[in-house]
Order: sequence, then structure tokens, then C-alpha cells
Amino acid sequence: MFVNVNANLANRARFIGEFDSLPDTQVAFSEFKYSRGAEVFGEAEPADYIYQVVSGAVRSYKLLSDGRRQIGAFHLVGDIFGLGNGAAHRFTAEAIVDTTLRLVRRTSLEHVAETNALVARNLLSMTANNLQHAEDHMLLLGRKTSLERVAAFLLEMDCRLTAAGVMALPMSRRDIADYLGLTLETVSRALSYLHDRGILGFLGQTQRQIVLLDRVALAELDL
Amino acid sequence: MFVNVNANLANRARFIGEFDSLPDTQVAFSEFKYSRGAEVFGEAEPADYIYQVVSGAVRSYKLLSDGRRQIGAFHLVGDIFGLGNGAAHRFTAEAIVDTTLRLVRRTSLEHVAETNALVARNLLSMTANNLQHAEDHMLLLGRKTSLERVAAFLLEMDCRLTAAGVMALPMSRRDIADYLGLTLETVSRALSYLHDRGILGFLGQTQRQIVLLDRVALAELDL
DNA sequence: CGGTGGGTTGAGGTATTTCAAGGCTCGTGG
DNA sequence: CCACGAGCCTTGAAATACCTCAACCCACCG
Repeated sequence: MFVNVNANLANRARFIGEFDSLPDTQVAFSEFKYSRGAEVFGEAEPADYIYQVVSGAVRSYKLLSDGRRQIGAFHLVGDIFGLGNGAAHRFTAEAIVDTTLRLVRRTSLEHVAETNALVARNLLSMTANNLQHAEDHMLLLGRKTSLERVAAFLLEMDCRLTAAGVMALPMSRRDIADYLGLTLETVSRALSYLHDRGILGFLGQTQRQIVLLDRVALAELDL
Repeated sequence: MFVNVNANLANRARFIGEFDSLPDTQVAFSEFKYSRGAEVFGEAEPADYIYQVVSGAVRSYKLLSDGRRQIGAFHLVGDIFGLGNGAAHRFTAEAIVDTTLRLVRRTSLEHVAETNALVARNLLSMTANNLQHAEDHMLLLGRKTSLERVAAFLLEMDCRLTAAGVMALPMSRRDIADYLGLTLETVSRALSYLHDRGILGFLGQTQRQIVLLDRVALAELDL
């Protein structure tokens, strides 16, 4: 269906410069485009690069043998992902929409980290942030009700991607469901419930542009 | 009910030496005992120390306001925990049984990491291991059935604490349930099911000593 | 001994899933 | 320009996996 962009990596470098979030270092990076649905890397593939989202959005997930999917994280503009993987990736990463990524060789970054304590500290702190997110998500997946999960999701996305009062979700109901450990129907019902209560509103007809009308009520649903 | 041992930290140091798992460094540590049920640290408390289990076992968990509990990890003999917390702990940690811990000041370790790349690398790799565990656990909590969860738990504990063919679980059914996002009754039923199938056996009458009779069947239940 | 803290098992309830139908949007092609 | 299908979302009804409530057992301990 989609071209695997990785195959063309060597031919498509566009730009070399500094990795913004790792100041005071000279690490070469390249920039690539992935079309909607394209795989950035697969689970268990060698982890040669780490990535930063320039535009678009990415989902990382694990699959069970029968197709059940758990999305571990959404990566939005500015996010860095593909870290803390040791030699091999532990997730599959896919572009949710057309996406541009910056990538740097993992080895080059690790090499710099050997001598530069600031970079080493940065790597550790980014990994610790990922860990914190995963820990919070375990609580959500293990112990929260469907409504609490959806409320938590909306509040998270509100922080991360609301612009001008409106939250434009890049991901489908199925993606949200697989992130929250629910079915897409349950997510849809929870959103309808919140809509009926006047806690959120939809803009346009796509159902992906959401306005949070009552953040307080939402925060009370999350615990 | 239980004395908070932290209050007595300064008075009870017993031993100073090297932290085994951080070779080539001179980091001072102390050793303390916690009785069954004692809190090692609470969520949101300042993270002054990191810990290593010398004997016993520890659970780290988060609570929701209404008492729902999610155990994020069990820490068994040799495990290091309390890492990657930034300035404050994100879990509560409690001794499951009478437990001895080694502790080192977080600041002293971080200080060493500034100059010693090996220690820095070690910190990163331990944090990455915690992250990997959390990622795997998200898949379990979000997408696995109760039987799959219990099978995965048994296989994990089998690796981590089986001695002489028998697995002596330190934790109660309730702890297991809160680790797996289930109720204790569901855990008990899953264990009974596996017992009835001849996949595992109980030793003694406490139901906490388990023998895995058919690891292959168990691995097939996990996916 | 009586009480307490596990653990198991049964019966019934319920939150969420599953199955099914229908609507809306958008791109494509006749 | 409209018909058509595909993808996405919503909603309803029925099924079910897991939870809740409750009883009971057993080991341990003062």
C-alpha cells in the first residue's frame, strides 16, 4: 500500500544541522517525509536512528499475534521518539498523517554522550520522561473506567496540541481506542456522552476537531 | 500500624561500601530493614535516595483518590528502584515482607555520573530497562485477557525468583491483582484453572509456593 | 479458642465488547 | 454532475468477561 521510506533513506537527505533539543552539540541529522500510514520502523528492527517530529503525528504500538494492538504513545510536533531502545526497537512506529521527521544516527548521539555530560543528562531525562508517561498510562489502563480514560486522553491532548482553543486530533477513534485499551465504539460513546453533557463540542463535521467547553468537569472525571 | 522507618534513617546506618551494581565507583551506601507493610517512600515525596533490595520484596504503586491501586512493579532481591524520578517519587513503595534495603543518596550518584561516563551509562540503561518493563506491562494491561495476564505474571516470576524448581511468591493475591489490573477473585480463579489443567502445582498449604509443571502450555497462554 | 488475614468458590450484576445497521464525507470515475 | 464505494463515526441490541457480593475454609497467633 505505502512505500517503505526507510529503503530510500540514503538518497533523500535534505538538510544537515543541529538537533534543536540537544543544544551545544554538533550532531548531524536528516529530514524525511512519510505519507499517511507509512511505517517509520518496525518492532524488533535494529534501532539505527532516533527521530523528532517536525510536522504531522506518529503512533508507536505493539501487536499481539492475533492482531490486538496497544498504542504506547502518540508523538506530536516537537516530540523525540525511538529512544531507550537498546539495539532494537520495541515498538512499531507509523505516520498517522503525512509527517516530516528529523532523524539522527543513534550511534552518533551515543558517541557524543560519552564525552558530553550535558547530552548524557538530556538522554537520561528524555528517557525518564518516557518512563513517567508509561507509568501514568499503566494506572489508566489497569484501573480507570472508560469515561476516565477518555477524559484523561482529552486533557493530555489539550495540553499537547490545542491551538486557538481548538484541538485538532490527527488520530482516528480506533487509534484512540488502542491507546486507551478500549474499543472504538466505547470511545465514541464516551465522547458522545461528554458532548451531550456540554463538556465538549465538535467543530466541522469530521468529529476530529474538538473544543473543550468545561475543563473542570473533565478534570473531575479523570481522577 | 507500622513505624515509618524513614524517620530513623540517620540513626541506623550500618555499613558503608560499594554499590555492587555500579562497579568502579565509590558511592557510600547504608543498609536498613523495613518490616512487612512498612512504607519505604510515598508518592510525591522528595526522592533523596535510590534503593537496592538485599532481601525481601517491595511493591511500588499508584493510588486513585477512591483507593483503586495499580502496582507498577515488584522489586525482588538484587533489584534497584527509586530511579528516574526527577526530584520527587512517582510511586509509593512498601515492603511486602520483612525487607532489607541498601540506599545511596541520589545526589551523590548523580554527582558521580557527571564525571563518570560509565556510571551515567549505567543509570541510563537501568532507566531504559524500567521503561521496557512498563511498555510490556501497558500491552498486558490494555489488551490481554485475565488468563493471559496471570500466565505472563507466572512466567515473569518464574524467571525472577524460582529457586530449586519452586517459586515462592512473597505477594498476596490482592497484590498480584493490583499488578495485573484484575480483582483478587479473578486471579484466584485463573490460578485454579491452571492448577486443574495440571499446568501448575501448589506446595504446602499457603498457596504461595508454586511449581510450574508445564511452562510450554503457560507460554502459549501468554502471547 | 476466637479472631484475623489470606484464599477459594459460587451466584448474580454490570461495564465493556461484539455484532449489526446506518449516516456522513470524500475521492473517483462514468 | 451524480453515482458509487471506502473510510470513518455513531448508535442500538445482545453477549460476555470480569467484577461484586457473599459464604466458607484454613492457617496462624495472641
